[in-house]
Amino acid sequence: MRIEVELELQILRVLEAEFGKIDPRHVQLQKTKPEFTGDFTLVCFPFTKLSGKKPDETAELIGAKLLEKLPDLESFQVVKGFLNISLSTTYWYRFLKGFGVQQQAAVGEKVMIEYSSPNTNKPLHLGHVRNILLGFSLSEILQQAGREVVKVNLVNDRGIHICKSMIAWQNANLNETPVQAGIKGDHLVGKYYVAFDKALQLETAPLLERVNSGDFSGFEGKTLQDLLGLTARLEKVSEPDKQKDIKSDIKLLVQSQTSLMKAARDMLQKWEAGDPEVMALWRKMNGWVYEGFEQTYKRLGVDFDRMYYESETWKLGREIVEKGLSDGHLYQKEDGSVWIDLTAEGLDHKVLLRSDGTTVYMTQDIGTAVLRHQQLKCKQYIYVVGNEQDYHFKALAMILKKLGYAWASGIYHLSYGMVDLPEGKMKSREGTVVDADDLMEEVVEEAARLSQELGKTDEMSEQARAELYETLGMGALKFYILKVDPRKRMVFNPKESIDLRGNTGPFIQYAYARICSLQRRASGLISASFSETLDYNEPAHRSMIRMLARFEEALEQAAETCSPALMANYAYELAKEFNQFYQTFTVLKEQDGHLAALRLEIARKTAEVLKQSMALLGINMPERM
RNA sequence: GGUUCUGUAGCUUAAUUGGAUAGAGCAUCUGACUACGGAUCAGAAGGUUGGGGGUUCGACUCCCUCCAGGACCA
Repeated sequence: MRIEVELELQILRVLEAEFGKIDPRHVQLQKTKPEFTGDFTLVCFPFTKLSGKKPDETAELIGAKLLEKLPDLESFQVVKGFLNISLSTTYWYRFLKGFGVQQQAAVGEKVMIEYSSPNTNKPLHLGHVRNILLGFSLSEILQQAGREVVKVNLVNDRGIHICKSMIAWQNANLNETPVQAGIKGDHLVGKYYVAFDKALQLETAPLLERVNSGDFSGFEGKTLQDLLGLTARLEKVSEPDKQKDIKSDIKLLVQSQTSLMKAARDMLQKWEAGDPEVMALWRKMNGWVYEGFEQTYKRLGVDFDRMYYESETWKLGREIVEKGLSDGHLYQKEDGSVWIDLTAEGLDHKVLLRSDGTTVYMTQDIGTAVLRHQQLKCKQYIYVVGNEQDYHFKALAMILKKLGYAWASGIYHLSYGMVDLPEGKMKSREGTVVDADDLMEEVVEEAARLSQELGKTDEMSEQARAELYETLGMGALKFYILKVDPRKRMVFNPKESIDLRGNTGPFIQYAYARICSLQRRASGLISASFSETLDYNEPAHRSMIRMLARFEEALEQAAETCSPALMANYAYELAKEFNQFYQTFTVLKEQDGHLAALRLEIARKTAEVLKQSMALLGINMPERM
């Protein structure tokens, strides 16, 4: 158990003996600010009512009682209403001696984490990178905190977007494969997706021009009616924003009537009908994409326990919705579409099946969720998905509950903020999307360049150097992304992301490498062991030991709040404090052998904790750099 | 129009979930290698925590309101 928690319990007991029943939440122990002496601080304001005394006197009273009852407590000081307590030298000696990183006892909780969740029509980009790093890191953290974790990927492998790539590939008529083209599979498919879009714009432009000049020939039926309606509205509206909206509606409508879009829709229908030729092409192109993704995942250092594919779950979703309809949880409109009423829960009505019987995203997600629960029986289902889908996940959980699935209360949407560039949002239209593979390559190249400038790695073998640059570049990138609170939108500055100094991955890696170096030198030199009688009251030494003690706290909080950022911040603080310590005190030249042994031990444990903390972020540590 | 998230130094961010004088990094300026790795350390400067009101011993944190930006739902 964390030492604070243990102490809180002990203090609670003492206080209850004194004052009678008290609210455990009032016993708040925090670490003492560095400008005061003490290890922990008890905030005494909540007890002034019970004691009937002023804050200072209350703190004195409590301090005296604690000193009397708790053997580990050595002294206390009162500053205003704050009681700063110091634990004994023996206590800290015992702590350091017994301290080590170990996986926490299993709490018997199974947790699923879904992350990555890509579409198969495009390669992964910077946004996915944040998603993937968060998901993987959170998995590691929860596992370390004693949960059984199932890492899951849900691949969106069906739908109109994949058909677009397929159509463009067919139309090009080159029979191009990744091997022939010398391009990663996911990039090749992405290339055709872009080609489709280009061709679509080309086909749309003249049509749109005709429509804008009032020529509606070639359109008929409902489309024609809608077009006329929109055009009429456009003339009435004067606000630029609304005009823009209407114009984009018109464009979409015109686009939907192009031969290319018709071809894509035809292909989707054939796919749903299981047409062998279409299925074969679909399998082939998706296969390329998976090979490409696999490489990207591998370089990112992440993996999955289980893959889910929407092509395998969407039908189940439809069955569940149909059953929900016959059970009376859902209702059907005249046009045949199926809806759920969520107005009682503060949302509105959601469509679950379109009038033509096709499914929507929500339907598929219902199917996937139910299937997973059948297979995994988790207590918690964490979806790592961007905050643009907040509404979607709120609705998903509600719908599942309405359909009678009690386990849906275990659904948790880890809603992370979008990644922006210094110039603004990433936009595929404007070609500002940062590709994941390119990004990793650049970051590693930059790490190599900076390392070579420093010239410290000249002695290493070529292979060792390549590995090192990979470790440093990826470490910089991952840390840069993970140190930010997941919920917040973040700005990704490519230049800063590969910084080696300050609050960065390489800063921590450097601290670790130096300790490794110290240990290599110390072996054989320092043979004494540190003892109980040393000066543990020296503030810097004690502060380092306390810092190590905070590892568990950081881990627990990171797990509870699903925030790897807390782990990253802790690792940085630990490294920073160690650097200060290491600059001030010598180890190898220390005359007192026992003291040298103590410092060496602090260094060793620091390295252990740093390595583990960074591992929880998916970051490797180099022994030399 | 409705719902929701965000706003902290020039920039990127932290604050033990309501606690002490809001803490770091980058950039800027000044210092430290005849000590274990200078990818480091010490120091300076930089803040009305978007504005206003409220709740209380105490507010970056909770409530109300306005401003700005993002997202989603029609």
